[in-house]
Amino acid sequence: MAGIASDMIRGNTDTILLRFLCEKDSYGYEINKQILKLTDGQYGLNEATLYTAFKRLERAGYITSYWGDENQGARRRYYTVTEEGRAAYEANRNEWQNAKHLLERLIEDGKD
Amino acid sequence: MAGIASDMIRGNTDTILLRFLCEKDSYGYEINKQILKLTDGQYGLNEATLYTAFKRLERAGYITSYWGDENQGARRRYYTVTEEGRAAYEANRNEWQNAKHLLERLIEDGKD
DNA sequence: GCATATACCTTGACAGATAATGTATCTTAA
DNA sequence: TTAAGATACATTATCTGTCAAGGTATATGC
Repeated sequence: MAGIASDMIRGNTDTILLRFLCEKDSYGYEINKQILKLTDGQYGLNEATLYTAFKRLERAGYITSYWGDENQGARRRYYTVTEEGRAAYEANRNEWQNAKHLLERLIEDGKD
Repeated sequence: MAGIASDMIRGNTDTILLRFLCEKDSYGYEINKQILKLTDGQYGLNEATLYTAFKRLERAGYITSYWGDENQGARRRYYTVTEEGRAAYEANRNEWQNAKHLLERLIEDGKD
């Protein structure tokens, strides 16, 4: 939800999704639960944000999707990362690390 | 300019400005030059973003402003951080550190 | 006279995030 | 049996921060 730092995570949504899809095919609801677990419940994607991001990634050619063949429970749309998606993840991860160093200098080095 | 990581820095603009104003009164152009210097020219604020942020901070009560009495050169609008602004900076710095740790888990720990 | 640097400001447009709302299925407990 | 809750996906209208593009004005160097 909104809560902590959601504005600071903006711009990294796509990278986060790609990271999970690089491990294995998955679907929205599951990825979001993994995010919540990894952050001890401190952060989760808003559903609108989540599905908007999937569309953006699919349009960009970074992922493809297919319907799972659930015989019970709600239907699931699974996503697969493409080669371009893997490359984008690597590039984004490097960009994040660079941005992190910049922000550490700009924000943290201001301490007395 | 746009360039690297500008989307990832979004949401931290106010914190960055407060950080510099916590050190001393300053004005837009100077702060931006300091940012460019600190980041080895990798990052600088777009002017529209810069002045929008100042307005936002002033409206929030985090800074106040006054015209410098330059007898040569272009006029400068100086900004002073308020007590609330200092408190906001501390809070934002903590929020940034928290967000940083979350993103490290969400993005970086995905490496093989 | 003209380019360049300093310094501030406004406008319109855009992209990502979000709240609100809707659909549908399955499980669990009263 | 029926209501509540979890699962799961999707759309809409709205908000906010950013940015490109344009503008004003002064001083310095060639």
